[in-house]
Amino acid sequence: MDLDAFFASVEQLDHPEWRGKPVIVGGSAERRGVVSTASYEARRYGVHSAMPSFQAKRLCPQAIWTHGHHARYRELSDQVMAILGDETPLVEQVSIDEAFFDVTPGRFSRESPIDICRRIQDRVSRLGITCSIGLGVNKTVAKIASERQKPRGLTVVLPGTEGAFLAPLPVRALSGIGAASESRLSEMGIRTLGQLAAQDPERMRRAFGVHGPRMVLRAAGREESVVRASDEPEEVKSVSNERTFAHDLTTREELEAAIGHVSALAGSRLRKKGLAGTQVTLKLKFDIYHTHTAQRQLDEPTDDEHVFGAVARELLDGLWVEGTGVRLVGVGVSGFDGARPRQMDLFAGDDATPDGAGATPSSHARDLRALSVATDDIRRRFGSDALSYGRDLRFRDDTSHTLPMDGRD
DNA sequence: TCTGGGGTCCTAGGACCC
DNA sequence: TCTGGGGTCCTAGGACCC
Repeated sequence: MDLDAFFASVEQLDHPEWRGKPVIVGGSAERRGVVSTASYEARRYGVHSAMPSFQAKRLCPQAIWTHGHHARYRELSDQVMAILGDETPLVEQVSIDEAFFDVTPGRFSRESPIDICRRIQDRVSRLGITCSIGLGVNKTVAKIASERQKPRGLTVVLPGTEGAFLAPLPVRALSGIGAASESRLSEMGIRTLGQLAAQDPERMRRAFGVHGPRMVLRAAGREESVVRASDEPEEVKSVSNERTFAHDLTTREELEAAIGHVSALAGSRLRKKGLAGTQVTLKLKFDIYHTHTAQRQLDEPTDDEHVFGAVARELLDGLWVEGTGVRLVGVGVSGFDGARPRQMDLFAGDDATPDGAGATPSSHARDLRALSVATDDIRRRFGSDALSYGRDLRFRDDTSHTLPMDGRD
């Protein structure tokens, strides 16, 4: 099941005056943004997801533009997932607007899968949004089927007809095949899933690694997939924040401020999730095609931006030469395995170990940790942009964007 | 005026260990 | 006499997804 133009549909649900009009959810053209979702009315002008906003604006200047309301999307998504869970016990949510569910005849119910899907669509429609559903013997077939007829489509691929259904479709229809694989396959003369299905798996393994043989099997509709119940959320492997600036940053001062800013966002999220990691990554994007990263391993896990932000600043020297323009700055923390968030020992003496490498944090480090926790609370109550370090305001970007929106902002 | 942000997974080379 | 093989960890980059 896939929700149709989800973010844009929610905006039209919440703003009746926007219904029937082109609506675009995404970043603004002036701030180097891209389209997140376009309503069907906007798609008629050629606007689609991931399109640069300046281009979308050119194609459809009259579109209504919004940055979106993620909490509201989450709320509706939860209601949709609750409907699925009510209809069948085995539901695997894969994103905010997509889920697999198992309605194998006779497994959980004697009812026809088609009837169950029709009822799901009715119930979702009553929330004020619509969904499309694909029915098939495995996830690959079902997902591709769900995209064939939109909006509010129900596409059924009967067992035994998978090969014929998939064969004429472009290889790009298979999730996992993106622009790069598509062009490499094209060089090999492979353009359709039918052609891909006919390949020698070993040849494909040499060309595409472990994905190769799997691709052939999936293209033939013969993959065996399992719908995994998503009761316990997948274990998080990394937490990062990044920001693209309306104008490139060029000075060390600006870059260090930007690192401080994204580090604080990441630190806040780490503490909220109860995670502390041992690996710090700094990411710089110089232009659309050139991104570089540098990582460093820490001696002990941290969730404090004062610790990993300082490391990120040190990593700057390996990536950046004075004067080069930087369009994006990102900081991430990973390496959570086995690492519990370090409990601060509030009673340890300051002189137990020298500052820096020791197991006992210095009083300064503890003060900074306390500061982080206090700012978390303020951001939680007043929003993530409510508070910043003066030091971090030095980049020329205007961080306090004005959203042309309603009360929820 | 000229392509986001949050992730996951895979590959590959080098250091290092036994 | 003159340099193996298997494994792990670290680092960097890239493809891909929504």
